[in-house]
Parts: sequence; C-alpha cells; structure tokens
Amino acid sequence: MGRRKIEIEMVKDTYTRQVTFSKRRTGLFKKANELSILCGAEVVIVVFSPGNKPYSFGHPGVDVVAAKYLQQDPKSCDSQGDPSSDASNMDELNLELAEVLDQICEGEKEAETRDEILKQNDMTTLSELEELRDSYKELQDWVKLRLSDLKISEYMMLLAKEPVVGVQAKSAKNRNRRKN
Amino acid sequence: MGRRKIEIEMVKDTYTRQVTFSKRRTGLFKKANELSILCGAEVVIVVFSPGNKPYSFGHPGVDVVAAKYLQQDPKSCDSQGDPSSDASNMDELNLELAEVLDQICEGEKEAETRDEILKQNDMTTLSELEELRDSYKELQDWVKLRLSDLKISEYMMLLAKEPVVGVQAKSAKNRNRRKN
DNA sequence: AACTATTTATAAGA
DNA sequence: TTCTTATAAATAGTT
Repeated sequence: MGRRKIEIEMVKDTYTRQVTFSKRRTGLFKKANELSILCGAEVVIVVFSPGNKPYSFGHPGVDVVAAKYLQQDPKSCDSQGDPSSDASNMDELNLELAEVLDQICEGEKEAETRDEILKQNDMTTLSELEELRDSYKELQDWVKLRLSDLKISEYMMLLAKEPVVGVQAKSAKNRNRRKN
Repeated sequence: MGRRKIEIEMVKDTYTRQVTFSKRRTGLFKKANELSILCGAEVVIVVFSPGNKPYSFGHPGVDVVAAKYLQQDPKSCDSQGDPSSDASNMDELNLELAEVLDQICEGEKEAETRDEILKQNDMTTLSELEELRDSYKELQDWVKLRLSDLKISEYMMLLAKEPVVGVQAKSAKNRNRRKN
C-alpha cells in the first residue's frame, strides 16, 4: 500500500525494517481498536519488534478478556495463521495451545471413564488388581508428562525473570524432564 | 475504506456487525501475519467476536510469544488502548503462580511416593486393593484440580499484559465442565 | 460470497 | 523521527 508494491518477505535492510515495523504496528493497533469499537469485540495483541521490544494492545481490560477466555471450551476456539499464502506450517504452530488443551480435556475424560469402571466392578480378583495398577500408573505418567511440558514451556521462563519467593529452588529440582 | 466512510462506533445492526467483524478480523490477522514476516516480529492476537466466540492468531506460536512477553520487564512494555496499567502488581501475579507451582510440585512428589509404595508391595490382600483404589481416586481428583489451575495459569500468562490479581489455586470449583 | 467504489494504510522520499 | 503523497490494499454497501 505504498509507492510501490512489496513482497511479503523479510525486509532485508535493518533500518527499513524498523521503520516498517513502527508503521505497521501502529496500523495493526489502530485496526484492533476499530474492530473492538465497531463490533463490541474484545481484543488483546502482543508484539515483539525485530529488536525484541514488547508492545501490547488490549481492549477492554486484559483481565476482563482473560476471565472470559477461561470460560470457553478450548475446542470451540478458532485459530488462524497465514490467511493467504503458505499457511500450513504456521497453522500448526498456532494450534499448539489448543492441542495441549485438547489433550487435557481428553485425559480428563479418560480418567473419568476409568473411574466409572472402578465403581462398577468389585475388584476382587488379582487380574483386576493389576489392571487397576496399570491404569493408576498410566494416569501418573500422563500427569508427569503434561506437567513437565507445561512447566518448562510456560512457568520456568516466567520464574526465570523475576525471582519468586521460595519456589525457584524447589521447582529447579523438578525441572529435569522424566525421559519420555 | 468502503463505499462510504463510517464512524468508528458500535455498528447497531446485528447482522451488519457480524459481517463487519468477520471482514475486519480477517484483515487484522492478515496484517499481523504480514508484520511478522516482513519484520521477523512475533505476534499474538486473541479476539472475541460480538457473539463471544474466541479467535486467535499467533506467530511463531501463542505460548512461545506469551512466555517471552512475561520475561520482559513489565515497565519497558509499551501499552496502548488501556493505559490504566501498573506493573507493580506483577509481583502479586507471580506469587499466585508460584503457589500453584508449589502445589503441583508437592502433588507430584506425593504421586511418586505412592508409586514407590506400589512397587514394593505385592498387593494381594483386599485391604491393599482398597487402598490402591483410594489412592487412584485421590490422584484423579488431584489431576482434575491441578488441571484447572494449569489452564488458568496458562491463560493468565497469555493475557497477562496487566497483572491479574488472584489466579486462585482453588478456582477449580468454578470449572465444572465435562459432567457426562 | 462476490463485486467495486471509496476510503484507508503505507512505501518511498524528503 | 515526522511529514508528504503516490499507490497498494482493505472494506462498506450492494448484488
């Protein structure tokens, strides 16, 4: 949308890239603001500049949006990546969070199914006992795996920055992944 | 940018508002994608439609960018659209998250303890069976509770441009979905 | 879902 | 960085 048409690819010149970022970030936030007003929509944006500086936009208060987001069923969330060209790779990345949440929901359902089975059986034979033990261990493994993933990918980075009383040392121990 | 100029204010007609939302959300995500490619920037967007459906965009990935954002010094973040932010409360958020993390670690340790016990016993008596069952159910409950916390923590971090007071470790109560 | 008259965003230049 | 402006891109109203 300027004097010349440009290809959508990394701007090579550093200076030009900075300028482009500033202009387009401004434009993006403006669009977000208009969207929220025109449609009564709630929007949150977080952007990192090429120089790794963070910028954010939020309307209305982020906490309000957060509260709402928490009440959604993860499966109902649409997630979009590159709207035009080679989107396949990015769509995958976009769906990361949703997939994790999906797994969580599935795991919950599985656990309840097992629970139901337990209620209906008398569990007096040894074979059943072993089945139970297997389920139990399976559940444990699932918990450990999921916990490790989430902790490492989300929590540790948070805690790394600003020291949190008492927890850092403890969590550091558990940081070692249990070998997959 | 259309046949006529419009004022930036809530579109009154419901249908028109829906259409406008769809068009503009698409445009917003496209712009975000272009920004990320042109400038090598990282972007995360979360939007709620007027019908309260959530949509999200993220490059390279929602969780990655969110985690990175939280690494930053809150005070260095530019914020637009909601100027009423105060980074000093970030500590509180961190503390809440720390509590959750703490509980997770403890629970994990408990689980491992149980695992050890299981390995050392032969589990042939009925009483032991019942113990196992109790442990199993306890673990399940723990998972359900902890999972809720994780979800909340995750989202809070995603959306935590502003410190959100009270990432309750007990908010699991409010999260009764999947009831079968 | 398409179409297009206009408005809006912005690339290059200053 | 800020402004100017020619041009590309987005989109409001229409079909």
